[in-house]
Parts: sequence; C-alpha cells; structure tokens
Amino acid sequence: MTQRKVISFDTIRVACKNCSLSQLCLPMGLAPEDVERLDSIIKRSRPLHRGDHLFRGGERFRSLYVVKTGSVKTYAPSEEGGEQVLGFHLPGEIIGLDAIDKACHACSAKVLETSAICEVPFQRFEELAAAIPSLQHQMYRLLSKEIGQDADMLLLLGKKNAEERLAAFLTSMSSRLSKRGLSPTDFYLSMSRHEIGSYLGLAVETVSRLFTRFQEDGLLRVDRKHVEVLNLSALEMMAGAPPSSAHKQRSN
Amino acid sequence: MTQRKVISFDTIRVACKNCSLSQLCLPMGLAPEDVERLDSIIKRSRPLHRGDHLFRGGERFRSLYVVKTGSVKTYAPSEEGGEQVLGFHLPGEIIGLDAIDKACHACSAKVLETSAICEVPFQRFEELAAAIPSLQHQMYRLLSKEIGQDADMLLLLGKKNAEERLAAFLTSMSSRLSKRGLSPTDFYLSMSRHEIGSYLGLAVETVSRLFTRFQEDGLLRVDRKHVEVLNLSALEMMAGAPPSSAHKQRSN
DNA sequence: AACTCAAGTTGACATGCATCAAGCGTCAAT
DNA sequence: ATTGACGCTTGATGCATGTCAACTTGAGTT
Repeated sequence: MTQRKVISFDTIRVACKNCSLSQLCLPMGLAPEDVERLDSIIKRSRPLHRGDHLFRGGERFRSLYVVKTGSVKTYAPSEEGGEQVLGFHLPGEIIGLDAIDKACHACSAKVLETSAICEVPFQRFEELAAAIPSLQHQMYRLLSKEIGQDADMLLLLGKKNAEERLAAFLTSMSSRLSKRGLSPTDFYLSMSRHEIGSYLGLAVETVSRLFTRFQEDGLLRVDRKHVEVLNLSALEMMAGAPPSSAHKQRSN
Repeated sequence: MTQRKVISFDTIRVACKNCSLSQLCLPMGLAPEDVERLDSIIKRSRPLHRGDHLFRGGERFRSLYVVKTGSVKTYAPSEEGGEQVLGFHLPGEIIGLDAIDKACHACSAKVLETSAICEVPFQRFEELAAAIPSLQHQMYRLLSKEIGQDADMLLLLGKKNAEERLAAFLTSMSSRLSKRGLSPTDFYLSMSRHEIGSYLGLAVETVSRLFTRFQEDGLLRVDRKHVEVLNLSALEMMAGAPPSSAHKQRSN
C-alpha cells in the first residue's frame, strides 16, 4: 500500500467545535471561546495508513496525539521483534501521556487502519491549560482516567483467566464503540488475533480457541474480524464486573 | 496495638522546604517561595498505624496523599473479601491520582506500618497549580510517571514468569529504597507474602517457594521480612531479560 | 511457660494455558 | 489460475503455577 487517492482536506480539517468527539476529548466542558483557543494550537495532518507510526520508542516527546477516526495501537517493542501491546486507541482517545514524564517516548504507536489524527503540541498546550482552569482540570481528569484504566487492566492480568480476559476485552470494545455512536453488538476489530493475545497476556492459539468456544456457546458470531455479539450481558457477566450485579460496579 | 506514646509534633510538622523527600515529591523544581505556598495548603496529621485507612473505595475524592514515612498499599477490594493489591507506596510517593477523574475513590489505601502522611486538598492544589507553571508541570510529570509505571507493570503481568516477577519486585524495591537514602541491599519488607503475591499475580505459595529458591541460589538471604540482597545484578538481569538468552537488557 | 492464631513454608497433585506442529482460508501479486 | 505469505484454526503434549493440605514458626496474650 503506497499512495491513496487524495482525500479532500475538508473532511479532516474539522475544528474541535464541530467535532463529534468533543464530549470524549479535550474540549469537554470548555466554553466556546476556549474551544477556539484550543483548536488554534492543534495540528491536523492528512490521513495516516495502516502500519504508519505516530512515534517510536526512544523519540523525543513533543506532542500528544488524539485519534479522530480509525484506530491505533501502542506497544513496547522488545528485543528480537517481540512486542507487548499496551493498548488500542479509538476515536477521542489520547496517546502519548506516558511520555510527559521523561520527555521521551517509552513505547511506539502504530496505526491499525487508515486514520485521522490530531496532534497537540504539548508545550503550547501546557501554556493554554495554565490560562484555562477548566482545560487544566480536564487534563488532570484524562490523566487520572488513564491511571484508573491501567488499574483495571492490572486486575485483569493479575486475577482473571483467559475466558474472563477475552470477555472483558469484547465488552470494553463494545462499550467504547457504543459511546462513539457505533453499534455495541456489531463491529469490526482492526487488530489481529496476535495483537489481542499480546494485549491480554495470552497466546494467539488461546484467543482463537476462545473465539471458537464463545461462538459455540452462542455468545458471538465471528467471521474473521467481524464480530456480532449475540449475548452481551452474558459476556459482561463473564468479564467480572457486570452492570447487573448488585452493589459493586465499575465503568467508564 | 492500640495507642502509642505521644509523638512530638515537631517530628512530623516538618515543612516541605525542610523535607528530605522534596526531590521526589511535589516541590521538585519549585522556587522557594512557591514551596512555601504549596506548604501552606498541606495538612499533616498525626501518625497513622498499621491497618488504618487513608480512604476506602467508594468514598468521595477530596485530597491526594503523600507518604512521608512508612508505607501504604492500595488495593481493589473485591466481593467475598478477596483483594487485588494495586501498589505499594514509599515515602515521597503520591496516592489517589486515579480518583481525580470520577471524583470518587475506586480503590482503598491502607497503611502497612506506622506512617506519617501529608494530605493535599486537591481543589486548593489545582488553584495553586494554575498559578505556578512549574508546579503544574511537575504534576503532569507525576501523573505521566504513574502511567508509565503502570505500563511496566502491564508488561510484567502480561509477559513475565513467576521468577522474573519476583526479581522485578525486589529490584524495584531496592532501587526505590536506595533513592530514599536507604540500603539497596538490606531492607525490611512491610508487606506480607500474600500481599506480594496478589500484587504480582502469583499464589502465596509460589512467592514463598521463590524466596526459598533465590536463597538457595545465593541471590538473597531472607529472614521473615528482612531481605539481604547478595547478588543485585543477577536479580536485575533476571527481572529484565529471560534468564537463558542473556544478550540484551532493558532498564529505566 | 503455655496457649492461640496468623503467617509462612513445604509437599503432593491437578489443571489451564503455552508450546509445538500441522493444516486451512484469504489475499495480493503475478 | 498459481503461487506464496500470512493470519487463523485445531489438535496433541508438557510444564509452570495454582490448589489443597499438613506442618512449622513466630508474635502476642494470659
């Protein structure tokens, strides 16, 4: 895959104020004039394609990136080609937060499908945040949310078995896609079985077997990357923290 | 253990500017007058004892907490008494960052030994940070650092075996203690084997067997909670790269 | 000193998942 | 259509680690 047809810039030069993601993204809760100010520092590049990197481990940190359309994976490249997938990022989600500390990226970010990305130069952003309390607060919230999600993931990897992990992965995808206005029960996975396995701490073969089993049990219908969820609440139950269960629930 | 002798308030009423932890903690990089301002919003309570809670899951979020002396664990209490230990916190480390997002604590924090804790009312802190750019930046760095550490932990739980996990735990403790001016090779663990196991995603028995094995292999000398590291570099090697193919190592 | 209880250790056994290996469907290039 | 590469699936096997159970040790209490 080399060059695509030229895509009209109008389709990606959408300002934050018109962006359908603003409720999920940095502009959340900002006054209209502040959204304009934020908008003015954001760079929008032409679409990236499958395999393109947003950044690689070791590079100097300059900007945060927000997925606008498409999807991105972050991963820690290890010696001899192996990699640990750290996360999958959907529209509205911010990438690169872990690099603020050392001013250097510790992981790499690669797009999984043709995607539009907003780039947020961090230094200018920081200046702006100091001037706009609600933006600063929103940024704290986003960083905090990331930490909370990592804790959920720690729990998943520390205590859950293979079945629970895949169920949690699928219900998480379902809920995130649904927040973006897509079907919670019918979607395409942009990542390979191998990447899912890496993310969940499982071997590819285990992931594959579980997809088969979930299908046999009538929970899913699967065709390659296309997933139809037939019994969402059973999956949520299996994942461990179902909305049905009485007192303790955790969601985002 | 009920009540201790009264401890002189002078011993805990130490201002940030005189605190030996200031290089690890929020005041890092602040001008002296800004340290004073930060200091003025921080509350210092009398020492807490083993088993006391800083907060519990579900409580409203009001403050961040910084360990001054002693140690604290955070954990996600699950139904039927089980718990997942999320982290151990040493002097200078900040607790509660994950609660900013939902303004509500998702996990609980319990002190492991008699400890002094600084409380940082978050709303006042946020106001202060807006006025002090270097404090705001330091806060971003701390949040980001937490995210980076969680990623390391994800990698540990996702890809490492029991031996590598315990080695990573021990070398991490060693390096953190050493940054606080304590011996990197001779220390007391304030947490139980069970808590270590929960944190590392291992059964207590596995942890116990590994301590025995490390001792047999001449890596450690262990007596209950007292650990002497006899071969730190071997442990570091073990924690980083698989024992067999020892050609490359990764560290931070 | 004797008692109690929790924490830790050790051994025997069971099992979930990784690993190894082979085969199959899909897609792109020719 | 043919080829090759790759991703996915499926089966067979082994091992690391969890589980269960018994015992030991240490610390606090009386």
